[in-house]
Amino acid sequence: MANIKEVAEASGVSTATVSYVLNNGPRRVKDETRERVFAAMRDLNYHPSAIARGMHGKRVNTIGVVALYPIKSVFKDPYFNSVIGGIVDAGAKLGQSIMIFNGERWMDPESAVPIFCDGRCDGLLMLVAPLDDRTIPMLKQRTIPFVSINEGSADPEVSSVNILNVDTAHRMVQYLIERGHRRIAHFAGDDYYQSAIDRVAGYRLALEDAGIEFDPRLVFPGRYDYESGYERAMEHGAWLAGNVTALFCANDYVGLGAWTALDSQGISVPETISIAGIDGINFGPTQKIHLTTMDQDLEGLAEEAVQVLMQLIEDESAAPVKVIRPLKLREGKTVGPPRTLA
Amino acid sequence: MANIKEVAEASGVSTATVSYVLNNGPRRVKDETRERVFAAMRDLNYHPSAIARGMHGKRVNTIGVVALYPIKSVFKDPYFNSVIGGIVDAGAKLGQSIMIFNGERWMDPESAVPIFCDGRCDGLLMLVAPLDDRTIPMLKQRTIPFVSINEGSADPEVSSVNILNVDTAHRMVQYLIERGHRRIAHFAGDDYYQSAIDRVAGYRLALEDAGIEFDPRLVFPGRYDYESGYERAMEHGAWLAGNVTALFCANDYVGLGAWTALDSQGISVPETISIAGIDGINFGPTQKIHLTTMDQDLEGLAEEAVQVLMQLIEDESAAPVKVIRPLKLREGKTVGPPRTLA
DNA sequence: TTGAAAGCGCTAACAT
DNA sequence: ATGTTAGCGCTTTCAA
Repeated sequence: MANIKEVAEASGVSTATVSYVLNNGPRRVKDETRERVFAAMRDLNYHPSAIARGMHGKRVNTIGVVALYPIKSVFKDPYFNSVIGGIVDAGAKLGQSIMIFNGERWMDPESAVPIFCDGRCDGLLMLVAPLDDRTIPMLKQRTIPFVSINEGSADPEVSSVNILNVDTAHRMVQYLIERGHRRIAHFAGDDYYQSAIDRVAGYRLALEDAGIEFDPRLVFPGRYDYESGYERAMEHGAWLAGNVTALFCANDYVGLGAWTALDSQGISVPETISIAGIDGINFGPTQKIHLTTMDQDLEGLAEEAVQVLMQLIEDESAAPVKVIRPLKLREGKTVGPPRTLA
Repeated sequence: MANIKEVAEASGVSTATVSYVLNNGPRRVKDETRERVFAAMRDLNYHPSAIARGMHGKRVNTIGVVALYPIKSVFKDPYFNSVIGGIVDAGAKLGQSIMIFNGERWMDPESAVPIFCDGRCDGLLMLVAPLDDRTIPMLKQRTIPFVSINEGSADPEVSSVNILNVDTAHRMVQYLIERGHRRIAHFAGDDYYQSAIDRVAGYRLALEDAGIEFDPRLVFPGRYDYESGYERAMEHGAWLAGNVTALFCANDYVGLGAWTALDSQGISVPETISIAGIDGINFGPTQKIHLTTMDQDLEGLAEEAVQVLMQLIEDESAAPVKVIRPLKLREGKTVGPPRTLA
């Protein structure tokens, strides 16, 4: 592989000139010289080494995605699929390649953070729950730009792109209440995630606002996945059919599981039980239901996170950014008026 | 961030010694000295720069995954999900981070290949269809190790991990014939992929072997996705119900779409029409059917591809490797005996 | 067992 | 408008 020196010799200029041609600045180069350099680059089939550029603290045009969720396969989770797809798309458009850190190997911040920061990435997108008290100081110390996605940090110096979980759950449950429901169960997410805790809080708040007494028996602890919704709905289907008119699920994936389980037990949705979720996941062609949900446009979220990160990368002294993403209630076919409870 | 020089000064040795301690060889370092160096590294919170190591042609411990399929979102495709998940898992275990190249930006080999090869990756996993005549010579010229996954190249110098598509389709159709089927339709994949063409060939061969005349009207051109299966089965459902007893789909995703469409038209599977696919996709909890399929263990495929690539990376002079992966027929619930055709 | 120093391929400050 | 050269943080040859 040809290097910059060979190109310089072949075109009869200095390496500096080649470098300036390469970077299109900041020094001006005479058109004629520039052409000669380009010709030499073509002839020698020259392409600059990303590594050597990185040596000067220049950007390597790579964004790291640190995906550490307590789930088996991040790549089979529809939430992650949407987010990572959005990141890769948005990154590609900006000429950034995406580096993925996922797996046991990267779980321990002591050993992993130095690698995230060893020069291979210009910045990091943190899809980490929880973004613990060890990771943040380590990242800061290494002065690598990073953006936390949907796992808020109270630290004012941490840039993040987030939704308001309490408010989102509140709105969804309020909608159910407006449709006439008063006995509403909640399938909660893994309380490993702050968001899951917040969504329970929002659920509770909405009930209180409406003067409906909170009944702890109606909150079913679980996880943020299909199986969680499915299993819980299989186990408690009959009881739910007798005791509630609506089921608010921590996210759409849980909702899909619950819907499938209720359906398989002959419990009709929404006639017997209404279901609502959060996320606005498009389960793709395999989806047979249209869940009523709070849509958070995950591709848009990903794109915005990439943009925020690029700003931080380009301007070292940029102030931290805290983005709150809006959500839109999207009516599907899983919420109807409540039936009369016995 | 501390560098090697500071560590050397702090521990009163030369940078060479620090380097040898860091790499645990090849030079021996006295235990006491080593300890002193380690202590200094800890004190200064030192971690070596991956970039600077890369400058010496040393490995950067990164595997590039070039995923260029003519589909909208690679991250929503179950085949790709399994493969990429397997790659990331296998890579993480070996301390490799994974860099993803996906999107329009990387489609043109002229502009993309130099970037794949600019030092940011030690080797490449090519999930590219077709691995065209321009890409391979460019990769070779840059002497970067790469492995083609499931898109064979006749080039004997190209390492690959593959399945035998003709044979796989042949076996699946032969199985249907053994179960008594003689009128078997085929929903073909995108003939952009050699594998799709090969599967049609295998289908045809199996018929010929059994003395069943090939009927071109029974081959429905399409793509490797759910919609393709769904749309075709919606459009031709009635005709199929009247004219064939089995449907061999180019892959499981197509099969799932076809099943869904037939089911929605009240055409029962397998009573009226049997369905078979290829891939062994586990559609996860959302799957309501168990497709009869040729299982190719995609996670295993991914792991093997990573291993082959690591060999090529570690030993520059290693001979090209051509792995043929076995497939296992897996009986699901979608194939039964043929009904009597009118 | 260790140190000194050359270089990897670039960038950019300093010259001209 | 262009050339010279000192680094960036490492690895490794040559010397001791």
